[in-house]
Amino acid sequence: MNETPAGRPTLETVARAAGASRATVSRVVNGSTTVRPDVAESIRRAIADLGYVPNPAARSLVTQRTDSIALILPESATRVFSDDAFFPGVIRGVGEALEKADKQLVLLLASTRSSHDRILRYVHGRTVDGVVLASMHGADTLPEELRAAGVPVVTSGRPLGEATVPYIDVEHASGVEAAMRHLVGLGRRRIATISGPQDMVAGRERLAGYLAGLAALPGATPLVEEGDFMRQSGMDAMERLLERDPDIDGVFAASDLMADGALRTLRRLGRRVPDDVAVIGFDDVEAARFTDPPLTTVHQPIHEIGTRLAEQILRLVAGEEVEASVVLPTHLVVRESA
Amino acid sequence: MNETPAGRPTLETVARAAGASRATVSRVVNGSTTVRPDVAESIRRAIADLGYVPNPAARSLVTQRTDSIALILPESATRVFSDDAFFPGVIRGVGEALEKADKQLVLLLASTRSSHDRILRYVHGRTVDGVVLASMHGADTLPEELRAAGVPVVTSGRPLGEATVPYIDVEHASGVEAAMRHLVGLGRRRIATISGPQDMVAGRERLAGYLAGLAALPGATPLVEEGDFMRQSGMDAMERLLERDPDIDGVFAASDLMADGALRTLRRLGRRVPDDVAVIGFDDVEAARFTDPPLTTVHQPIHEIGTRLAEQILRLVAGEEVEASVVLPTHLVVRESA
DNA sequence: GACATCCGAGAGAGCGCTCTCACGAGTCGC
DNA sequence: GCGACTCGTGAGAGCGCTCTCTCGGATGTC
Repeated sequence: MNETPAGRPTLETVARAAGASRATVSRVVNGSTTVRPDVAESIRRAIADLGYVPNPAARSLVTQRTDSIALILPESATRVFSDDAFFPGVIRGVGEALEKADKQLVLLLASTRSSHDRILRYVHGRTVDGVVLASMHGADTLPEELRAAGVPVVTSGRPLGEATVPYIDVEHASGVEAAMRHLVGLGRRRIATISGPQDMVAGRERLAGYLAGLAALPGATPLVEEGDFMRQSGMDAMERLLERDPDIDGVFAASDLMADGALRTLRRLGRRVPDDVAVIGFDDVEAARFTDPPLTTVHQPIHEIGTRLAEQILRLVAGEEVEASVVLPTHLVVRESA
Repeated sequence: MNETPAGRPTLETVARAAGASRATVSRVVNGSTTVRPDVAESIRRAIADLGYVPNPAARSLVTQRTDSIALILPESATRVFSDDAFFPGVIRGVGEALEKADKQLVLLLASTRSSHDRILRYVHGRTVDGVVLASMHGADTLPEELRAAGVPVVTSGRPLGEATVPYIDVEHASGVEAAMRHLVGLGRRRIATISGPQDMVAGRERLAGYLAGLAALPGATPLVEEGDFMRQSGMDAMERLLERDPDIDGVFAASDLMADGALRTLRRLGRRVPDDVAVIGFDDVEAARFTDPPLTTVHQPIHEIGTRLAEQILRLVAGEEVEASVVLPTHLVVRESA
């Protein structure tokens, strides 16, 4: 005589209640079509009555799947986390897409030095089916190590150097070139840039876009100060630029935050925007609509980057082929700063 | 004759390589002290050689633990996600603390209508050992349902009504009262407030703080417009306030974002801050230092809220007792807007 | 020197599930 | 009417781990 089920119901419990076998219950749970309708129905009723929920640990022990995906945010990402809308946006995009696919999102914040090893251990343990790497680092070895570990990986942003894993990125350079054309079209001739860090592809390509755009101005010389994508660095860089050339009449900043910083410095130093100096940013975060004046900026589809990342990793996990890269378009959003 | 291990090494593989039994290897992996040093050493070497990593699914199948904690961000949270530094800050805090405890962070973004059921199913499946609920909703039934499911739960922010689960919150009212004293001390007499949504405790308590602070001004009547914590609502509310009373000389806004909105409206309508109107916000997010003028605001320890949440849930999961509530202090940060 | 004690290590069961394989009963063809 | 199928179902192995129980040998006690 079997005692009443004490804890959570198992397949066995349900099977007994429905007068079927464990195997058949499993079939119903997993949506097999080869079960006689009336049997399936009584099993479903038993499942509902008992409040049965499959034990994911037991399931993944045999299936070798976990139905969860890791999203790794490296140190540099978490540093700017609190002031930048990029990563929250990506998280949302990834999260939504994974939810639709009924996968779990495991967040790995690589904030400390020991994180690297911890992540590798974690991934080696196969607690996740795949990894989305929001890597902005330059020579980060993580993508390659993860690939070597045999885990499906997709990264956000093309890595510096050879890309060894599929990635999602945006058209940095062409977006910036559109911004430069806009400035030139506005009659600006002394156009400077506040670039991003040059150990990130985003930083490099946006600078490349600036240089390419400058080519439309015969005889113009590049005027570059580097920032770190954050607001304060934009304020400082703008000050240095004006010291180097007080006659600057146009600025492209490689992030909205830096553009906002530039706006503040310009205002403080008595320059009118856009009359004296036209300013264009990059990102089109929410706050860009609220700068003073509202920021003209290069829009990148942050949310879509997230959903695309999820889409690609899901396909890889499912064993499908995937494009080596997906590059999403950017476009200029004209507001009042230029 | 046993064939060479094909896939990932298991305990068995390691045991054979080290000439020990599965049980002993397990002991070493789990740090048991009852293994003879030399045996332990050779096992550790075998583990390193083979690159053995325990299979978490197999482990949790028997231990009934998963070593992961869910962080649930409800719809309202994800909506403001992209522009508010609160949730990213909490995520970071929780993430860091969990990392230290070697637990995983599973992010559940409750963005869609079906999320409620999905979350319950998920939690019933015991894929996580505990749940941190960043609930800001009013009559959200989730905390109670989770508790009923027998899962340890901690929420961020006291729920409206009876608190059925432990929570972490901050001293909303007393912080606001300090802000009000500051305004009164500045000689302000017509003090208005832009309140938060009244279906959230944070919204209500900050309003209560305003009303309490106003009591120091004999004969003063409350002047309240409600916002939704976002910037645009602050802009609109400020406009309505000035229509109702053009002589307002002080404003407390229940969030920094709304305070920033108020600042913009005031500037647009030709009011000088703080000369004509003094403005105080709440949150002390990064951006508060960059408003124009820099925002005087009530600081709340966002990061600490996260770490405390993690701390409490870890204790609950470990079977320890926990305070029914932890209320963290707030304090006024005086900058230039008041 | 005989017996109790203790400690390190192995054998084995079992966590809850999936999946292959086998089997019995019906269906069809000739 | 008999062999060949098909189809729904059950039995049973086994995923990789932990943990209890047991046991052999070393140590201690008188």
